[in-house]
Amino acid sequence: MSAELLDALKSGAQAAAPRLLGVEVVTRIGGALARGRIVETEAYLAEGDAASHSARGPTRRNASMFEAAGAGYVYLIYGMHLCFNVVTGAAGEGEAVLIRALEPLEGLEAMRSRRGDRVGDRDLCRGPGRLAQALGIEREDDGGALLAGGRIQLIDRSAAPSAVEVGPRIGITKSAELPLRFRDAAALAWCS
DNA sequence: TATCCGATGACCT
DNA sequence: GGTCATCGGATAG
Repeated sequence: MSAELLDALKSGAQAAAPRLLGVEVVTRIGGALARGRIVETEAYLAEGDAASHSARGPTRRNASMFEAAGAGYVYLIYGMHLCFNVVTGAAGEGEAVLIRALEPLEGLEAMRSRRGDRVGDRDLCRGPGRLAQALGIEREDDGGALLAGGRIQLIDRSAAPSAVEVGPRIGITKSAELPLRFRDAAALAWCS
């Protein structure tokens, strides 16, 4: 990722979450390339955010959320689905941005081979569990920097949305009122 | 040991 | 469009 994007990640999840809209996620996993443009994110903060996995301090599960900005945080939810996050803030702080939806751009056949032959384009990466599956992300992708040449990369193409919709986060009960969900207003069809 | 917490897909209507 | 079943991880008791 660019130095400018990394600086934005270091500045914290609340600023990084809208900044990540338009950034591309590329995976090279299992011999297949898959690429999509981020259209929906949620910020999870280190302070005052009861819904954040970091709210009660480090555990084995959330350890990578306390790594330096630019690391990947992958966790299992509902005992079945994986969620992909980009760590933000300072090392040891415990902030991250959950990537909730992508507009699929490349490798749609690989995505469909992972998601199911009958899944339409719109449902390939709409939702955090779906996009992790479509990109081939696995539990081994938890932790470590998202390095160029690695399994997962972020590519900043300066494709920032012209308008951003801000609202409450989805599927949480604690701190549910905070306006920390961000969507590309011109790409709502790809959002969850 | 029990209870809470959450995303998705299948099935139904 | 609504309801339901699914399960690992964390915390409380």
